[in-house]
Amino acid sequence: MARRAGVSRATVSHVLNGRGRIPEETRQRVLAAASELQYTPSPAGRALVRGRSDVLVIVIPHTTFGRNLQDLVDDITAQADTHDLSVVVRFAGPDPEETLAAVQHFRPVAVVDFGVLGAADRDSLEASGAVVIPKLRPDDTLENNANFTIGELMVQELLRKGPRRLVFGALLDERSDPFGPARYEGMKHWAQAHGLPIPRRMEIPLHLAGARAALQAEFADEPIGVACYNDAVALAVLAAGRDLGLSVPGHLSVMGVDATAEGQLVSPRLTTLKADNGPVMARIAADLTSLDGRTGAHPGTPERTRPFTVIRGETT
Amino acid sequence: MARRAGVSRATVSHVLNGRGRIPEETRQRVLAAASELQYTPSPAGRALVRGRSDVLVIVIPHTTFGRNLQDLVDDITAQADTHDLSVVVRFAGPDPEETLAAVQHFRPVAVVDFGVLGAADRDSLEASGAVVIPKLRPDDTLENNANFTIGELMVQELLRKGPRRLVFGALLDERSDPFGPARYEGMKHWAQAHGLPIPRRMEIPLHLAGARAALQAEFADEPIGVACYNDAVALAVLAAGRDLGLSVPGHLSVMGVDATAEGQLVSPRLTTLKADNGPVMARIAADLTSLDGRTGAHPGTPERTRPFTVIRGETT
DNA sequence: TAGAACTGTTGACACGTGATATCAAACACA
DNA sequence: TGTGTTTGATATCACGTGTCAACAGTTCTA
Repeated sequence: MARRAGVSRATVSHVLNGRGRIPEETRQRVLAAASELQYTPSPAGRALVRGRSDVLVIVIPHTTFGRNLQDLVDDITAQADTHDLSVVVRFAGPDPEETLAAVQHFRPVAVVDFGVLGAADRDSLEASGAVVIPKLRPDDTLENNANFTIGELMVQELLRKGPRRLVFGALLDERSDPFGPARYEGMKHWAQAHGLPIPRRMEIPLHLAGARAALQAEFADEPIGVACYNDAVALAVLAAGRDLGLSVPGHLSVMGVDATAEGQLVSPRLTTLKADNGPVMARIAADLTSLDGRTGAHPGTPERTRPFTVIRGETT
Repeated sequence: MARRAGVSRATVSHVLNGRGRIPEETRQRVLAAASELQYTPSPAGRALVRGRSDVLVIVIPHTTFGRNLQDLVDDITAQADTHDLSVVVRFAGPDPEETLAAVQHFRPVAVVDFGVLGAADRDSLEASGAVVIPKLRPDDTLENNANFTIGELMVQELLRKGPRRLVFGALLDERSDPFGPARYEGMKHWAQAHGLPIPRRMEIPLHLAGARAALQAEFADEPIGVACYNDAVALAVLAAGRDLGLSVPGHLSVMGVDATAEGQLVSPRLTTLKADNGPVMARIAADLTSLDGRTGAHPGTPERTRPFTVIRGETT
């Protein structure tokens, strides 16, 4: 308690929160005493009286935590520090209910969701006063979903050297798969719109034997193009194709997502899709700043463009 | 407030914390009312009166967050849920001071550190009443450090096919490198003990051009063995060697750490080191349970064995 | 000059919990 | 019956903060 600054408790609170009218002279005196005593307001006290903590929870899906997500988390952390929020990262567990409870436990002022929360979860959180980010926009339909677009783009790249049968290579491991379905939908949508047969879906484990078995079951002498969930799956498919003696991209063309360093370091170099985090961060940053003003107005509905870049390697 | 269970506020507290003597009948009545009203004690209230929150902070170094760390985090989260702790993951930022402040901000009951905290940070946290895990043991010397052992093991594997000049391949990216130095020390220690010249150190960026330049500067016709910081670096070195026309493992033998799926899916298959998380988790779990009893006694100083497995591929 | 308006500061309360001392009732014993 | 003991439940306080009404001092207005 820095009340020994020759001033009362309430005044300190006013200074630190900028509420009442305070002359510059006392303001400085309070700030000096505060920094001298290393005074920090107790989060517990604030949370108790305000009914809400100053915590921002980032909910990460129970999936592979790659470079992309990590960069996003770093950016959000830096951004949130600006707003005097303390960032908490929560990895979703296998039990969604428990995850929601863990998030609620913090009574957070905001929650950044990367695809964990269902509609009911969002409602529950917002009912308790938290802001769920990214905010839902009227045009957040499946067709506008970034992962849907990814599916469409991959198909086009795979068909670059002429028609071939398309397959989606899903990731098979113990974790969940929050993004795969939308990408597969994007593939199917594009194929259907262009009169192509609906692409099949195969599950690829991340080891040679399993991937080989999956690919062997799917391949039938005609060329196929495999759009993979990510670069790791693509590498597994390539390893399987190599083991089966298939030519790339003759019999087998493969494409990944993420543009990982590994994919660009192997031979043949992987064709992959690189997503620019810029727009996502811009949208989150906008929602974050609108948190201060407490204004519900959307800041001009920021750009909806999804700048994806095809990194063309030697596998398509 | 579930005080409308026909009973007073204090009684509820007694029931939920198991303090006073309470007859089974009222106990059940309170519990029934609590679950009916979905009553959950306010974390803020508890934290305020107890001076400490029920938070366990996991501090992750500002480095590549790979599969290993993710598994550990998942395990710790599950373990901590058992002890009624809420887990918070904090990614260390570029500024260590800010990271410490962010951790202190939670006034956590425990902190699990993966190599971020310095001695002063530990002291500061423990002074504020937090338990820092893993607890320091008397025999936690550099030579007993797991990363030190990794360095020693890699050297032995690289020399399997006869003597060659050794190099450490450090990771060069914008993040920090918490584990690399200890591994390099392990290498140097083993080499010195066996009368070999001190291994040099080169920094490898995760793209072909940079890796190629680094390797070209280091290679001088005699065979070399590169012990890499992790599998990604090893793949970069392999790509560089391929581009320079070096034979593997004739001119260039390479070894990684982590046993990532990617490393086992490429050709040539990577020789790498797989670390079993079991002992680390056992130690953390022991420290975690000793948290309940508040006993400072070490539970028998658990096994110090470091079960590392060499996954021998085609690069050594 | 009396009253009104404004400025700067403060006392008091509420938030929800854990701990402690207290209190009423029932019971044992002389 | 009177006294001490045990049992079960509660009133009260403290934790550290934000907010609000109130207050003393000063300046403005009629």
